[in-house]
Formats: sequence, structure tokens, C-alpha cells
Amino acid sequence: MTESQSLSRRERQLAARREQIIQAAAQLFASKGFHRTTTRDIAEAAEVSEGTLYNYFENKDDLLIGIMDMLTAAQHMETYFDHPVDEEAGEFLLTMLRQRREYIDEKGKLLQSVLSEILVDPALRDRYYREIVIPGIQELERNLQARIDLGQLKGIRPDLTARALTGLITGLYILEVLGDPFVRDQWDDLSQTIAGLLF
Amino acid sequence: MTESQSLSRRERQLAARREQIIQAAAQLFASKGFHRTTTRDIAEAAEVSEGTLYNYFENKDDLLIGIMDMLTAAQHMETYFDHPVDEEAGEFLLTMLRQRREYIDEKGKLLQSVLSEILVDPALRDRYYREIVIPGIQELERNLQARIDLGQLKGIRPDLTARALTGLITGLYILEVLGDPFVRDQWDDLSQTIAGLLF
Amino acid sequence: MTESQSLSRRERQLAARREQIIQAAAQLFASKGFHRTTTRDIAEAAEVSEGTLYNYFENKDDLLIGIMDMLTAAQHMETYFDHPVDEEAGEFLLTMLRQRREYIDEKGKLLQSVLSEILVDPALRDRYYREIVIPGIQELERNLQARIDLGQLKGIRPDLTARALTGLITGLYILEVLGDPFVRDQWDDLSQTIAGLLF
Amino acid sequence: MTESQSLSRRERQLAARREQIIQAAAQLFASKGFHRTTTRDIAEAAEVSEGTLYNYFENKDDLLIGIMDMLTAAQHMETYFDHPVDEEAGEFLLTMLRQRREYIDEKGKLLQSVLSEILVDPALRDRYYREIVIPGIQELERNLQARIDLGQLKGIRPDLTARALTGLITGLYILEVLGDPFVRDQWDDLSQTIAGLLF
DNA sequence: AATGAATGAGGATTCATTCAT
DNA sequence: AATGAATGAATCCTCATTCAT
Repeated sequence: MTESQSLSRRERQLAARREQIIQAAAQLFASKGFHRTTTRDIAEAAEVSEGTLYNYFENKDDLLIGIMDMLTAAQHMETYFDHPVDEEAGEFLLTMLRQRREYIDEKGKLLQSVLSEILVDPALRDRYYREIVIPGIQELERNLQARIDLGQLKGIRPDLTARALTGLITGLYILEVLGDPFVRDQWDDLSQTIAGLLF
Repeated sequence: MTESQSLSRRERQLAARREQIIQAAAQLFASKGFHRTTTRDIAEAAEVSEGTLYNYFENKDDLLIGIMDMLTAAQHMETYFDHPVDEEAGEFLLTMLRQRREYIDEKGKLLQSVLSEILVDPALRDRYYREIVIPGIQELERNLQARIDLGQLKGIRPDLTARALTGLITGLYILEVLGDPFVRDQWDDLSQTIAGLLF
Repeated sequence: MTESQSLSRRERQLAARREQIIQAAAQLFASKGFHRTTTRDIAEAAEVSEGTLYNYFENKDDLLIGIMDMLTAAQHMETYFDHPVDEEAGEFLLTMLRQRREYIDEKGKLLQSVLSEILVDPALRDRYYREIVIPGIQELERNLQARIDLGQLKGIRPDLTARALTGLITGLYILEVLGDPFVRDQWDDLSQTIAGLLF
Repeated sequence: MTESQSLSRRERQLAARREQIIQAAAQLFASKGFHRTTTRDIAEAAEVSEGTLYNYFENKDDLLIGIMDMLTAAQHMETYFDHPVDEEAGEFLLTMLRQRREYIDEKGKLLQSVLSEILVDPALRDRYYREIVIPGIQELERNLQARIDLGQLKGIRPDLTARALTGLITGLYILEVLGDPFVRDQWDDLSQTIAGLLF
């Protein structure tokens, strides 16, 4: 038992250091971009040597993958839209926006750090689309379909509606990253406005 | 007059070459990103020597500025939202989305080529936000305000609504860049869906 | 004509610089080995910047290829064994050894600089064997065969004899590289001894 | 006594592990060279950890020394040339070549693994020349001198002849390393050819 | 204005070696 | 004695920029 504990302590240490490196990298990538961040920057921020980075990640690109994997893991743990469909549609939208806010507050740096590269690196883009975007859209589609079946909603195509809502959320995030003060500071009012517009 | 003509022919030549370089750069930036594109790549694609690039642009960063200036110029020529406000609100939205489609088809590469860097370069980001995003939002706000004044719309805040619509459009563009086939191929249906949802 | 001269002057300059780099590299590789020689060392010895190396060679390995190509070119220009076969066999051997001496004096550094890597890099080894060793052996074989046909030599297999002679010459070179003073200083006596042994 | 046995068992274990490491290193050095072989490679091939290497060898260079010491030890055990000089000279040459073949078959990897570095590392070169080459040459010289004294051979200088024979053997080994199929597969015929040529 | 060779600072990565466990 | 994570110096190579022609 001592051994198993000691082993798992070692393992926990390693996992913690990996996490520490990823957080440092994400922070830097978000603030000055992947390419302007040097491995030396990351090592310093993570308080390890440059060599140590390569004990945890194959190469610099692999750090982005690592960051994205954390987003994917978060995605899987998310219960974003698994609301009881008996919630009213407008209320559902508000809940969704509130949860999105929380997500951004927690994972925003991770997200921002990969976003720029996603737009420009096909492999990363595909991965992100497949592992993060599509699952989110599909969950939303299912929820919408359930509401249609219940007669709560009518005359909409769930596939396109899911995309419109996903796009809306994504675009608001971009506006926030661009520094728009309304999105940043008046999220609740903005949510109300959107809910008012939609339903 | 002959001289002035010859001069202006010269000038046209120079402007054309500048344009040629910008287009080549934008194409490359869009497909593999600013940092993975070398000045050599650009020179080859533009069919000039590397040295020549520096006769037209101060440095590599200046190319991005140049691209953005073209977007800004396009923005100013846009008559996006200067529709007669007597058009019905739903119709207005459809027109806006149609115009957005045309804009993307024409300037999409330019836009995509700067987008990635915008997220990650504060100076560029501010410039983009000030020169492109804000003017667009404000025009939209004015249009919405006019409709409120006419009683076409009520119970909405034009500042937040303008941001919601701008976010929506931005987010759909991102989805398209990510390769989502619905946004790419079913823009008209998507527009209908959105118009149906909103008004 | 002026233009063609100016062009060829430029071209001569470039070729000269290439040569200059190769000589510097060969010198260093011979004295401390390929891997212990840094690109910085080479650049300094060739009096160019490190970057310039890469305008002339793809990478460090390519320098070895370049060196070997010079050996190959020398090989093609060699008329080692195209002696009139009416020369006596013993005399022929002496001529061969004398020419070998000249070759070593001229190209020895080039040869030594690649030798070490040849033993250890399969691709380089194959190339060396095919382009340098085999042609030399074959020319020797042809010469021996002609002598056999003329009745000067009998009871020998030209393929194996050519290899024995090639091996002998190679091995003496190795001994010289190892610093053996006899091989270095008494080449003529050694040649006599060998000629005496053989025929 | 039990203790001394247990100690010596221990010692045998340690020696065996040392041997195991050397063999693994020699194998790798021979196939991809000293510098392209990492300590990690060696540790994996020897099935120990990298750290353990340093319990048996000071550093990486010391592995080469270790390998060469095994060659030296083999050299001392060799009875290469201590033939009764009443053997006929041609027969003696054949015996020598046969023994050389056995030596290569047994120690070839060790030899090949140091050969490349010997050419390029002065300290190692001197050591090899002094401990391996010179003793071999001197033994050969002594044998030749004895034959001269007995009148079996005449008109040769034993010092130069010994070098010629050593060079021949060395060069044939190089040809074999280069992949020449004749040397590899027709050693006996080649030996006959050489014996025929010489005496 | 155009060219493209030269430059050298900068950066990702490797790897022999150390040392705490 | 064995382990393997941590280290950081060392190195190859890239690439934006300059400048002589």
C-alpha cells in the first residue's frame, strides 16, 4: 500500500507538472500567440528547464494538442445542454448562455490559446472541429429535436438552428476577445436581449 | 500631359504590383498562417524577388497592415446597412446576410489571412476592432435605432442587438472557416432559419 | 559579351565560394571529424556567415556529399590505370603506387574527411562504394585482363587480384592516417618492397 | 569462503553486465556510428537504465575505450603469428589470413565500432596504433626476420613487408565493411590469390 | 526599381550527465 | 546498485532584412 501510494504520488507529481506546463503555455499563447512564444518563455513561466518540456511533450506543436485535449475533456464532462426539455425554450437559452459564460471564465485562456492556430493549421482545425465543435452542435440538435417532438418548437430545422446558435456563441466570444466592452461586461443583459429576440 | 500620363501609368503599374503582392500574401497567410509563410514564399507567389517586397512594404508585419487597409477600404465602400428603413425588418436581415455572403466571397481570403493574427497581436486587434468592427456595429445600431423610432421594432436595446447580430455573423464565418458544410453550402436556408428565429 | 562575362564572373564567384566552403569543411572534418565540427566552425574557417552555408548546401550532411562529389569528379578525371599495357607488370605497379601517392597528396584531406563517416553511414557508404571504389576496381580489372590476354600474367583471377591491390592501397592509406611513419616517409621504398613481393 | 564466493558471484554479475553494455554499444556504434548513437539507445539495447551506464563507465567516450580494451585483450591472447617458422612461407600467409577471418568474425563488430572514431579522434587513434597496430606489426616483423635468418626469405625488408601485409589485411577489411561481396564471400579464393601473388 | 546573395540573431530540439529517490 | 526525470549547454537551421550590383 505504501508502494502504491508512493507510486501514485510520483504519478500525481508528473501529472501536476504536465498541467503546470500546459497552463503556462496556454497563458502565453493566449497573450502573444503560439509563434511569438518561445519554448524558453514557456519553460520560464512553468518554472522548469527547456529540456523538461520535452519530457512531457514531443514538441512545441504537441503542446497545442495537449491544450486542446484538455478542452475536449472539459467538453465531455460538460452537461451544457442536457437540461430537462420541460424547461421553457427561452429559459433554456438563458441557461445555455450562463453556462457558456462559466465555461469561458474557466477555460477561456485555453480556448483563446488554440483559437488563433486553429484558423491556420488544417490538422488542428479538423481536430477541433471534430472533437469540440461537432459534438456541441449535435447535443444542441438533439435538444432542439426533443423540443420539436414535444411541440415546444415548430417550423425550424434543428441542424441549421443549432449552427446558428453555435455561431452566435462563437461570434460573441470573438467579440469579447477583440475587447468589446459590452460583451465582456453586460453578458446578462446581452443574454436577455438575445432571448428576447429569439423566442 | 504625356508626362503625367506616363507617370500615372507608372503609378498604376506600381499600384498593381502592390496589389499583386498583397493578394499573394493574403492567399498564403490564409492557407498556412502568417508565421508559417516566409517572405520567400510571398516573393515566389507574387513573382517578384524578396528584395522587391521591401520596396513596397516596410517589413513583413506591414503586409498585414496593408491587407487590413484593403478590408477597411472595402468597409467604407460598403453600403451594408444603408437600406431604406421602410424595408421590413425580416427582409432587412435577409439582405444583410446576402450582402455578407458576397463580402465573404470577395474578401474572404483577405479576412481569413488577418483573422488569426488579430486574435493574438494586440496592436492589430485594436486596429481591426476600431476600423472594421466598430464602424459596422455602429451602422447597424443606427439602422436599428431608426426602426425603433419608426415603431417597427420595440423592446430591444440597439447597442446589444447590434452586437448580437455582429457576433452571429462573425461566428458563422468562423464555422465556415472551420469547414462546416452547412454554413458553406446552405447559406440561404440558414439565412431563412435565422430570419425565422428572429422576427 | 560584357554581359556574358559579367554573368560568368558572378558564376565564378559563386563556384569559388562553394569550393572555399568545401575546403574549409573538409579540413575540419579530417582533423576532428564530422560530428565534432560545428557549422559555426565551418563558417568561420570559410570566412562566411553560418547562414551563407545554407545558400550553398542543403544541410550539414550535404557538405559531405559535396566533398564526395569532388572525389568522384577527380576519379573520373583520373587516368590511373590507363597505361599502355606494354609496360612491364612490375613497372605498372610502381606507376600505380606513385600516382596513388599524388592522389593522396592532393585529395587526401577530402578523402580523410569522408572516410570516417563512410564507415558508419550506410547511404554514404553505398554511394562511395558505387562511385569511387567500384570504378577503380573495374579499371584495374580491365588492365589486368588485358595483361592476361597478352600472356604477361597468368594463373590469376583479375577480379580478386584487383580487390587485393585495392585493399592493399586502401590499407596503406589507413596506416598513414594512423600516423605510421614508414608509410608516410618511405613510400618509395615501400613501393619497391611491394613490387618485389608481387612480381 | 562462502562470502568470497558470493562476492565473486557478485563480481561476475557486474562483469557480465559491463560486457552486456559494451556489446550493446559496439553493435550500435558499428551500425550507426558513435555520435548518432545516444546513451538512451545503448541503455535500451543493454536493457538497463541510462543512469546505470554511468555506474560502469565514466562517460560515453569511456565506452569506446572499453571496447578498445577488449580488442587489446584479444590481441594479447592472439597467437596469430607465433607459428613455427618451419612452416612454409606461403602456408604461413594462408594461416594468417584464416586467423584474420576468425578474428573478424568474432571481434568484427567491436572493431568496426571503434574504427570510424579512430580516424578522427587523435587520442583514440594513438592508443589504437600503439596498442593494436604496432604490436601486430612487430610480431609480424619478428616472424619475417626469423625466416630471413633461416634463409627462407631474402631480399625483403621485414619492417616494410610487415606494413604491406598489415595494410593489405586492413584494406580488405575496409572493403568488406563497404559491402564488397567478393571479400565477404570468397575469402578463401581471395587468400589463394594473394598467396599466389606473393610467394 | 529589381535582384538575390549575405547576414546573424533567434529558436526548437537533442542529449550527455547528474542526482534524488 | 538501479532508476529515470531534470537539466541546460550546445547545435543545426530558418528567415526577415539589408545592400551591393
